[in-house]
Amino acid sequence: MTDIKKRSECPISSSLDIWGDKWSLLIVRDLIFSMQCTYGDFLKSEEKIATNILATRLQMLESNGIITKLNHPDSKAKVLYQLTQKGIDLLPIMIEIHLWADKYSTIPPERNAIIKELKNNKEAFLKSYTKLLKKHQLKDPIG
Amino acid sequence: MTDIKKRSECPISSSLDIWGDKWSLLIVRDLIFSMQCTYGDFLKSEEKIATNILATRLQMLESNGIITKLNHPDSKAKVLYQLTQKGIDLLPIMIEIHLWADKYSTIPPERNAIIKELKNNKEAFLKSYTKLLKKHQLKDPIG
DNA sequence: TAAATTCGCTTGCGTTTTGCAAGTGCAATA
DNA sequence: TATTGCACTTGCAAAACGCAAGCGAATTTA
Repeated sequence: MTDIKKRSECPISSSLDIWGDKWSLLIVRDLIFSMQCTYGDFLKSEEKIATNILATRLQMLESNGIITKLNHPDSKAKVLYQLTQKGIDLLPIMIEIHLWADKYSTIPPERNAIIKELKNNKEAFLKSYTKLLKKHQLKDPIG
Repeated sequence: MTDIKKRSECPISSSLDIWGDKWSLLIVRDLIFSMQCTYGDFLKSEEKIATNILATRLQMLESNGIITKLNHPDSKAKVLYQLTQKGIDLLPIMIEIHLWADKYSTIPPERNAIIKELKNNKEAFLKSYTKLLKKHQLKDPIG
């Protein structure tokens, strides 16, 4: 029951009301790279999010329709998180952040391939990766 | 002296380390719309940022090279803030946030024109507006 | 020219959020 | 049946936030 308090009608402001913090977009990033993640997967990311923060962020993102929980095919003890269409549509924002960071900070070498592809043809990358994300969407909602 | 603690080398993470909060991008938004703003201008924005928060955010953005302070042409008591090139380069991110919000939230009618233009030809808008921002850059640094 | 106002902040302080560590309950494995 | 794995929850100290008041320099008003 993470309630949304809109500070204004401004689209930038409304968006920041949802994911304007230091962690939410990192969760989205993990899902963009991995398609599906368990709770434990998020904890393993190198930024080392605290477990209580992770729990509240996942709730927030879910209640705002950006991610969904799924039954893990292997076990009832596990939960899978994945992006909804609304979450997938954050990809253009993530791409632009990547390009901005590429221009103004040092990027780890393992991201060079993606950056190069992005710079070459952003639109093509966006289109094909969006398709890939949709293709990998599983449909076994919890509940 | 707002110090930057990088949580990781990930470009998303590094970017969020700088402007990953509820207020920084609203300051950038104001500057994108208004070209230059005084401290008081920011306080007048409808989201009603607290004055101490504004002060620390402005310091943060300045120390990260996203904005600069300028002498106000009319008065020594006033200060002008404006975007640097690094700040102007946040425009693509802001545009994508706008488009995302347009798809998933209600947008105030006065933004309809911009959204329509964006949807029509994003690249053209980006190019011309970037040019406009550069053109309006004043050069009278404080100090 | 003295007094009041404007401007860009800073300070104090109570409240909320964060971050770390430990714990809980159910599921799966040994 | 006991142990481990997994997805969280809880407790608590520290940091950040949000509100209101204050402050010094510059400017305007009387």
